[in-house]
Amino acid sequence: MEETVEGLDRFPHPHLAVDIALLTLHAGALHALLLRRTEAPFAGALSLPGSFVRVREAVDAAAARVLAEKCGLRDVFLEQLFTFGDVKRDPRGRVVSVAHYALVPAARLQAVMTAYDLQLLRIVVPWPLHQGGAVQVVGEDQKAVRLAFDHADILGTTVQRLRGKIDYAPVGFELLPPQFTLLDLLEVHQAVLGRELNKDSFRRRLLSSGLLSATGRQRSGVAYRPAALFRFRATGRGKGKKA
Amino acid sequence: MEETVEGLDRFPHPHLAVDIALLTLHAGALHALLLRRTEAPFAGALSLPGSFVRVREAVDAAAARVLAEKCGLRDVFLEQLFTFGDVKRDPRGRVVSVAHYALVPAARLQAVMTAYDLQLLRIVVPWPLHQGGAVQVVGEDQKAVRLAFDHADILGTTVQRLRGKIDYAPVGFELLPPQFTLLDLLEVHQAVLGRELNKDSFRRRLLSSGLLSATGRQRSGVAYRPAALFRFRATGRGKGKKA
DNA sequence: AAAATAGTGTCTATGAGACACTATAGT
DNA sequence: ACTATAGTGTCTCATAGACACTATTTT
Repeated sequence: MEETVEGLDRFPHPHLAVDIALLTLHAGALHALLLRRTEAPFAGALSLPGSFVRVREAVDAAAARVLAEKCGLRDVFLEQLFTFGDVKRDPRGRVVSVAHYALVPAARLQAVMTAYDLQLLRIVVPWPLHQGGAVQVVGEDQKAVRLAFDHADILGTTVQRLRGKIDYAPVGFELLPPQFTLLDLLEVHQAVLGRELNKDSFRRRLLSSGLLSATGRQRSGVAYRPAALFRFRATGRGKGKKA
Repeated sequence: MEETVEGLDRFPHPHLAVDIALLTLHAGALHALLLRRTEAPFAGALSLPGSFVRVREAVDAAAARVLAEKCGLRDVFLEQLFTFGDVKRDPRGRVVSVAHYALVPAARLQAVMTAYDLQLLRIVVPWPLHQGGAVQVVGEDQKAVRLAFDHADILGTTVQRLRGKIDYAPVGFELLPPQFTLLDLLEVHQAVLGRELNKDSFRRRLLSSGLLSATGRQRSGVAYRPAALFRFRATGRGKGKKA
């Protein structure tokens, strides 16, 4: 880095953006939050919410700003994912994107979906457990929808990251409301991992993990024995910062 | 991303750099490859090799170029680590850095150390197993050395990533010569994890992992029973690409 | 009482740690 | 023969899967 920034400012350098892969759990399946593009390129296609990074703005602050401005969401789980830096990923020119991923319980999205003109589409993961690659995104008619830019890759990397992380980091809770049953949490893990899990050992593992605290309350309104409601036990760590 | 890149080019936007945290194993301990800075800021301090990303150059290509140009190293394990995007991380102005990490066996460095004026300093990890944070870098006198920019954080994130990855991904081999004994590999794992490992279960785990292939040869010149030499079994995956 | 899921107790298989014991090079 | 490490066999302990059995709510 011999060059001074001052000297470089007059020469072209890559643009820097953030894109947000926001996932939620809906009807037992992972869904992604998408926006309909109105301008070229990819006009009319669906894309992840994103923005350029401002000169006096930290990269993670830019990611939080996108969620607030374009989706009306604050204080959600948000973490850096991967930086996508291919030369031709944006047909407009050289744009490097620092992708982030966010996790939100579906209930929190209800309020902002129409106000911010957001779309929620189901994710189909066409590769085995820890492999990686692009995902498919399907509409209500179950037909695959094409996303703008490399956003299907970004969503794929998000799922891959989640799959690698959910077994040892408390991220499953971010997709659930504050109180949930063990079966709710099991279904989150199954949706993320894309496979069935053993109920018994899941119960034992979570109960002995120290991550749950019993609320003493029960799920009501079910026509069978109600399950106990748990809460995620705050461990005093910050939120949305580096793992 | 309503704005067009063409329209934005006339306005200031962040600069984009890559920095490389290259680790190796020397005398049973992790060491980092560092350069002595000759210009402000941090003139005289040690820093990671880095460079700005060119407009027609992919980010991972920039990282490979830095290793080739500044260290004379090609075809080494190189992976994206994390993007450091704080506003004030570079006193010259706004520079976001896509940090990468590289792993190289110490033998490969011998040839380039003096030709490229490189320094190899030992890393001290002051935090427990999976926590994270900055590391210390100590010189021959065992005194801590101050690094330029946020490079101590980048090295810390590298160790954290390695610790999280070495148990399930074949990265330990990247720090060893092509042929090695099980004890060599054990020492790599111990240096990365910063704790002693059980020899017996390590042996069983690695032998049954399918990652090793026996060479039939033995380590020679030792005053006791010689250990069998193994080779890393290529699994057909690419190298240095995304996990 | 019937239905359906919640939750408990126990058996088994697997893998890690511990440790005793045998093997093999150099001196 | 002695020494130091390589490598094997076996016992124990912790954890996941499997499954039988009991508990609790609504209809």
